[in-house]
Amino acid sequence: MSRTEERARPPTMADVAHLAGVSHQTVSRVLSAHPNVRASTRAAVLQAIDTLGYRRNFSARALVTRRTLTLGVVASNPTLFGPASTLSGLEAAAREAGYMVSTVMMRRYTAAALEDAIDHLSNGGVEGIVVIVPQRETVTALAGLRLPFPVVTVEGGHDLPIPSVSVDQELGARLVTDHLLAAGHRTVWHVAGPPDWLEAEARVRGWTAALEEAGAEVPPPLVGDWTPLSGYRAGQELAGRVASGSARRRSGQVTAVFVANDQMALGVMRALREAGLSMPGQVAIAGFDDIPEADFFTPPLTTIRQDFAAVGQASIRLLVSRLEAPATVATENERMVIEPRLIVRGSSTSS
Amino acid sequence: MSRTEERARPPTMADVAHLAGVSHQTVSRVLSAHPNVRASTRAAVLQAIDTLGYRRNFSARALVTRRTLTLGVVASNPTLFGPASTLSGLEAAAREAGYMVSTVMMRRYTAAALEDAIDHLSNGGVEGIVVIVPQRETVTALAGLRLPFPVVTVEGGHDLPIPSVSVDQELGARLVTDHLLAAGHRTVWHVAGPPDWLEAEARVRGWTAALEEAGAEVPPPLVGDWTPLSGYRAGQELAGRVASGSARRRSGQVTAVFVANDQMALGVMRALREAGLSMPGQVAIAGFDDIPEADFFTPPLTTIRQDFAAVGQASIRLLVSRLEAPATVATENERMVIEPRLIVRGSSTSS
DNA sequence: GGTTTCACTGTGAGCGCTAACAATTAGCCC
DNA sequence: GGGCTAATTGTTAGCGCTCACAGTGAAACC
Repeated sequence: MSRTEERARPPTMADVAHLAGVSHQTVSRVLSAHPNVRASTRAAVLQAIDTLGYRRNFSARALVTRRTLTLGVVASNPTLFGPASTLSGLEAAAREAGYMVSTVMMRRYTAAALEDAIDHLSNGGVEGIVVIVPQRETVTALAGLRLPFPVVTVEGGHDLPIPSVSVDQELGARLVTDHLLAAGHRTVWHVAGPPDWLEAEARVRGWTAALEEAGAEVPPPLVGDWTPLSGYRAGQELAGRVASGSARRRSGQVTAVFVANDQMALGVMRALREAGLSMPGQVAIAGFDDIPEADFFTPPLTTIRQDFAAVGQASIRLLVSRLEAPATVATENERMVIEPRLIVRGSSTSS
Repeated sequence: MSRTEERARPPTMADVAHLAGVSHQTVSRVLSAHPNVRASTRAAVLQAIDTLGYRRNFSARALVTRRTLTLGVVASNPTLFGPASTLSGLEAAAREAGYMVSTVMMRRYTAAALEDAIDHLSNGGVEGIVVIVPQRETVTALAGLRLPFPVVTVEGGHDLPIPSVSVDQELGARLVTDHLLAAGHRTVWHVAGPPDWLEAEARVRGWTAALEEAGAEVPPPLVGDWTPLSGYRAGQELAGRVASGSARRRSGQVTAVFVANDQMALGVMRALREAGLSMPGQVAIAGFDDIPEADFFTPPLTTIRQDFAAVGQASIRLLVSRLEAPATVATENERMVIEPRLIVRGSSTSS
């Protein structure tokens, strides 16, 4: 390490070969675990690798093999429980399959931002991407792009000619709604997520369908933006519609609320409590997501649990199968649907 | 796209050059925004690029420039608010600086797992890494590694000869503790995070110091693992030590609790409520992190807010400065400390 | 013993790009 | 119009690796 020389170049395969007294190709064979290398040769090479601290050059390898073994992920706000969990599941599955994961987080959900994100990943040499941007605008923008690598969407709906993985949001909403109806409520109110989110929309659909099938009235849904604050505001609104004094359950009155995510449910609960209402006595509540906190709300929140690890695994499987399939095999546009699960807690049942 | 041919190879710079009637070098110049290219030539090249849908080959570029423009991040459980937010801040700052981010999430916090993670990133050609693994074991393991690229730690403490960024946890703990003491409490109890986490330890230190400086008794801290459940258990323990009946504040009795994170605080609050205790009337509570839910707990939680975006930015700045500094400039081991902020809410004040 | 067959190792080319330099053209001055 | 400079373009040589193929020697077979 002389003072004048540039940052020392890392050793190359040729350096290793020289030190071990073999050809660079033999070094390559050792590193690729090729069977036909004499044990003593292999040992010498490994020894040389060790003393030199040699590592294969990623770029050179990628150039000749045409594989970067890197997948891109376009994610959204990772402080929401769902996206964060999915991201984690994706990464685990990718690593398992031998791929790196490069992530881009979108802050605004516009078509332009999506293109920027994909462009950035594309410049980074990813072989394919998973897009978790479950807003209508970004999804349609994605459908309009012609990309030179495979794409898989998560929670992007199944209407697009793109392989997709999603949790059956509609089913989840039905499960909750049916659960509340079964508990004897005349109908179930709903605090929805932001209307441009497909998941929010699907939950509304499931809730509506469940009510209609049960012959229950469908009250107008309130709308939030996933945040506790928006839930709180919706809760104040709802509190005004709870039967006061007599427990007579008249039409138009709130006795049960399905909130589209747990964070908003927390806000709703707070507003109801401030209004002096008891839960589940006067109003039963249920959420969606099963965040770690949900079991410790007061009362513990009935909710829907989604298997995000499974979502991540499925997406990677879909993507990797496209990357590794021979070009001759036409891979159809698979759709994978993960079933959610109802978690019943004290917010919906008096027991 | 004939049926027999392999997956069509993407066009190369030579293809573009041929179509535009120039040399490949001119194409390169256009793409690198070199000034000395005639406008008409540039237009022709751009036209050819467009019709061919050409994109520069990442690997070939990286091979010759010796730059992958990719940073690695070793992160931990991203469903915790802090890590997720930091990751987000890192990614934003990296993109701003023109770098990709490859992420590896650790699931177990052992030295071996850390080495695996770093190895994986290293194989992916990262130019440097940010390690957010704030456990003692992983931090010491990291210190023992001799890596061929720059490393920056986040929340890894400042004892290591490694550039580091962290929030002043000790200060945060002092702020909370002082706040509670100022409210008239004789002393403040503590529910700590897992002992192998440096942050947990620093918060204990800050809490202890604040108490000692105020001449207050230092009660034995309870220990949790960041989860609401562990907080709940600690809360049950604490509930048994709250003065019952008379409000006399005797020594050894609990009137104020500083919980090392908001999730555990939620558990504590639930346990206290189940024990029929009022907050902040009988017991004042404060947390740490300021998760989005904290303002909607019952009562709203006094807590410490950390500027994770700033942490992310600082780490990237530190790392990138090392990558882009000429080798001759000796970059000292900088330490950056971000100051946290006390957020006072209803859980600690009766107003 | 000569041929055949392996197991093992080496040689050469080239992946697609950028950097350095060479070559050409155009612009400008007197 | 010659000669100079500056602008523009082309040529060549790798970056460090893997692939395809060509060797080499020793064991195996008749």
